Amino acid sequence: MGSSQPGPSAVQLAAYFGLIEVSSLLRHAVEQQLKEAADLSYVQFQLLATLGDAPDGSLRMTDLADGVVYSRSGLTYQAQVLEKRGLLARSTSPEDERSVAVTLTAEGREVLGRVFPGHIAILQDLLFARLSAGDVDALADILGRVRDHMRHTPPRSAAARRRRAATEGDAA
Amino acid sequence: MGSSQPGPSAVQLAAYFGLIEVSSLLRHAVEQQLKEAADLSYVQFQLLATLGDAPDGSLRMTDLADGVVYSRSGLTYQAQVLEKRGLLARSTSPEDERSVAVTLTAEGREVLGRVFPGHIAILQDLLFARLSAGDVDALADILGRVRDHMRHTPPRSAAARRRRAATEGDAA
DNA sequence: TAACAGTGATTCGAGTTCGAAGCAACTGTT
DNA sequence: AACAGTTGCTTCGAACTCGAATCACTGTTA
Repeated sequence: MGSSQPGPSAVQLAAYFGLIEVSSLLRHAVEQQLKEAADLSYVQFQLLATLGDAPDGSLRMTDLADGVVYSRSGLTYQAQVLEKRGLLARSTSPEDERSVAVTLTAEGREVLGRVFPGHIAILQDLLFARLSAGDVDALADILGRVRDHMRHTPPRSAAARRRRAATEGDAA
Repeated sequence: MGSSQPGPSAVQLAAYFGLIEVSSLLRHAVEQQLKEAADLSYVQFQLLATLGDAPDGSLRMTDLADGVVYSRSGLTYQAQVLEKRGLLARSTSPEDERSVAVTLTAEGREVLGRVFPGHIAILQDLLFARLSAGDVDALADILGRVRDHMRHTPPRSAAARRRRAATEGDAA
């Protein structure tokens, strides 16, 4: 099996590397700003922002975790941290005793508001500074499509296969 | 200061969220594959791949860390791990006793080769599946420009300002 | 050549992350 | 009603990450 696969084109690699690199650099820059402005990590901000976006500022743990692409256990940890800081509140749902609703507090909203301007400034400086309106349109369109595709494409990993197989009686 | 700033446009937000979400999802998917195929984490793969890309398969620690957007101390840790596994070798440069050259071993190259096909398959399935050639071109072009801009734009964070100020005698 | 800042890397502690295992509540069955 | 299976969340241990402090070498300046 030497060089049988055609492999990705140079442009594909450039797109892939660009994606990884840009998101890494952006994340680092944003993380800096968040830490200074309100001593928040990037995930913490994502959690608060996701809650802020929710219709009533409240979400179930699982949905919140899915929203930010984050592990359940990691979310439990951060939810505790943020609850201790008074930025969000947790309450078990009356309908389903298992599920925990996470809600943004007034202070959480306040912090979010305090952090936002700087956050947006970084985006402008770093991400959008050299892009035309058309570029931004294209980015949003393309990445939106990719995201939808990814969200609707279940992982075909062995772990997933194993999990699926276990419920079907397949062992090989 | 209620709603004085115009704020980012909806398209800008979509582009930003798309970027973050796609890179997160992609990273998770890839991480799965890497763990199964060769028990590698994503950073470990990035390190090996970056080395594999270097002309002689060798780089200084700092350059390697910059290449993958990673902390120095984190790199030291992973370099130790990967060295113990025999995937790379470290040797102090004869010219500069401080600097450490990291080199991909034959086994490192072998592992890289073993992991690559699956890696590429994921990219095809998840990232490129629904994109036209034009989409990929646009992505590569836009993200390439953004990356260059980010690489050439020093962070304007307070930390950087503090660091800079310290060398200039500014304290306010 | 002795002080000095600058640079490359490591060590250390504290905080964070994940997956596996566990617990509790819900949803079908039968 | 009792059972197995599922789902939602938390706990736990181990691995990972980062920044600050540190060590060691290099270059510069007096």
